[in-house]
Amino acid sequence: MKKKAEITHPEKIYWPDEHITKGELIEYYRNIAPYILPYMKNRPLSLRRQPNGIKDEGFFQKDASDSVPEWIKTFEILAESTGKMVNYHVVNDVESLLYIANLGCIEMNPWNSTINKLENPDWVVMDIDPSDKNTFDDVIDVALTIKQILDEMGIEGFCKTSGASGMHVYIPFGKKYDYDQARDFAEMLAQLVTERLPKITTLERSLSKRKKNQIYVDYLQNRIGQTLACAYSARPKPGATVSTPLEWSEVQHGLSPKDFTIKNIFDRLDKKGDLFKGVLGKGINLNKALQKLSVPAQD
DNA sequence: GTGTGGA
DNA sequence: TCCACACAACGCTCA
DNA sequence: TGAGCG
Repeated sequence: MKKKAEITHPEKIYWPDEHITKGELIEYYRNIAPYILPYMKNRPLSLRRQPNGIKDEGFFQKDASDSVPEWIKTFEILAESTGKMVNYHVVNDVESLLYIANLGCIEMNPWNSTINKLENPDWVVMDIDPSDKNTFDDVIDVALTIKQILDEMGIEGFCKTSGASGMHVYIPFGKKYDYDQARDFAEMLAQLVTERLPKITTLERSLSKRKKNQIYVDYLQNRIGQTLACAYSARPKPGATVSTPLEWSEVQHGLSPKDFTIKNIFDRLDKKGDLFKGVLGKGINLNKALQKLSVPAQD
C-alpha cells in the first residue's frame, strides 16, 4: 500500500491578488508539516474546502467520502443531531496532510481533543473575535487582559494570531478535564474580561444585538466538535496569512496579523522555533487556579 | 475536486 | 468523449 | 421548529 498524495491542478490560482497557486499551498504544507502535525495528530478534522480559491465561499466537509484512499486514517463519530455516523479524516503524517490540502482545503480545523480521549480537550481556547469596527490594537488589549488574568491565576497561556482578524489564547488542559469544565472555565474568563474592558468587549453572541464596535469573547468554542483554525494553518484571506504563535512580548500595539504569511513564516520559525509547544503540556490545575483568583494575595 | 450519467 | 451537475456540516442558543 | 452563529 503506497502512501503518496497525488497533486492535481498545481497551477490553479488560489490567491488571485497575490497570484499564489494551489501548488504553492501544497509546498507550504509540505514544509510546515513538522510544525503543524503535532497540533493535528489524532484529531478529527473539519475541512473547509475552497477548490476554486479564496474568492469562492467554498464549503465545509466533515464526512470523508467513500472515495477516500485506504491509507488515509479516518475515525467514526456519531453526530447527535442527525443520528448518523460521520467518518472524520485524521491527519497524522505529511502525505495525509498533502492529500487534504489537495482537496482544496486551505484552512485546517482540528478538534480540541484526540480520538483516544474525545471527551477531554487538550486545551481551552479563548477566541477573540473583533467586529469590523475594531482595530487590531483592540484585539491586542483583550489578549493582554486575558494574559493579566492568567498571571493572577498563576497559569500560563499561549497566544497566536488567527490569521484573519482575531487572536486565540490557548490554556493547556492536558486531557484532565471534560468539555463542560473547559467551557465553564472559558466563560468565567470571558466574563472577567468584559468586566475589565466593558467598552470594547461583549459576551453577546448575536451579531445584530452586538454593539458595532464590540469584540465578542467567544467561550463557546470549548464544546465537543467545535473547531478553530490550527496553529500554522494557512487562511483563505488576502495575503495568504498564517495562524502564527507569538511571544507575549510581541503582543503589543502595532502588531499586525498580516505580517505572517505562507511566504515569510519560515524565517521566523528558524529564529524562534515552535512557540506553541507548551499548549500540549501537562495542563493546569484547575482548582488551584480558581482558588488564586478568588483569594487575593495577602502582603 | 471528483464521480456520475445522459447526450 | 464531454460537460453539466450533484455533492461535500454540526450543534448550541434563542426567539 | 427554525434561523443565526461560529
